Amino acid sequence: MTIDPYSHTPVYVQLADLIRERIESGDLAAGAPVGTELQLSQEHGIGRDAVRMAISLLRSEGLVTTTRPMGTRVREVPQRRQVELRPGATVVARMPSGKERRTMQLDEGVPILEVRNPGGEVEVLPGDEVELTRPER
Amino acid sequence: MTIDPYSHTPVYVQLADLIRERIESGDLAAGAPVGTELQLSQEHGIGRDAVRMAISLLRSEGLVTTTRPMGTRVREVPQRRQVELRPGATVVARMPSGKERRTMQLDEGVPILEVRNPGGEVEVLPGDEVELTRPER
DNA sequence: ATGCATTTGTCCGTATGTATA
DNA sequence: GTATACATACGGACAAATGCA
Repeated sequence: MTIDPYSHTPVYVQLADLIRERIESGDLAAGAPVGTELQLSQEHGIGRDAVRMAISLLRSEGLVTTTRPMGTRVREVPQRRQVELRPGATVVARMPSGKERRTMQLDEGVPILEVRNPGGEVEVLPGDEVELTRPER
Repeated sequence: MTIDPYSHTPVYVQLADLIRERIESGDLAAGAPVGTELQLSQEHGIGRDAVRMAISLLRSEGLVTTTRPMGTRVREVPQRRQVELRPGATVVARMPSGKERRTMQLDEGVPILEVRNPGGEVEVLPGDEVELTRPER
């Protein structure tokens, strides 16, 4: 698979698709480096901006994290703990605001679960750490 | 409020914060343009890179959408419909893959709710359109 | 139906700062 | 301490997509 600069899909989306596929297929395991910006730029014959936007997109999907100076690696997804949904509760999923992300120390690309319990109490849960359950009975 | 290039918080984060506040306060209503890259660049005396990064950040939070050549507008959030969680079901929230996002026609920054019903059937729901409920009884 | 104007997409160059192996 | 690699930020240039006259 190679990147087609003449395609109607943006180059950075194509690169993100390539890397995402390698991650989801297991070719790139958790913790594995996806390559430096320079490497990716040269390997695929595309510009710096495109590489950075591709990486940024994957970060926003929660697939990779970038640290200095180790570069970008496949993100290790934490174990999910089970959270039981109480009767009468409602849940919405959304992305955190910038402030929320910083105060909750969430990686980019991690959604939030907002659980509204009867009585009005609201729980805000990191979406990558929990699995909601409605028990059998 | 104005942008301080000497602050320790990056210029693009400051701009994103400014725009986010205008959206959340209702100053910028759904569908309203947030301004072109050039406008924002000139108004705040910052580079186009910083503007693009700010917009990109807001996109990843699901607050705005960008199309060419209409620019970036405040995203219209759909009405949420209620979805009842069946007994024995479990739910996880995650970001969609690029392919999922495109086939489900989701905007950037919209999480997915993956409902696993007893029996193994899996439902994939757009996170901005549903509110999960566990009924009182 | 053709073309123009607008706006983002993409490329490139440069520079400084910062975290960490 | 040094080298590495990204983060931030500025600048310029051309390409491509789309709404509209």
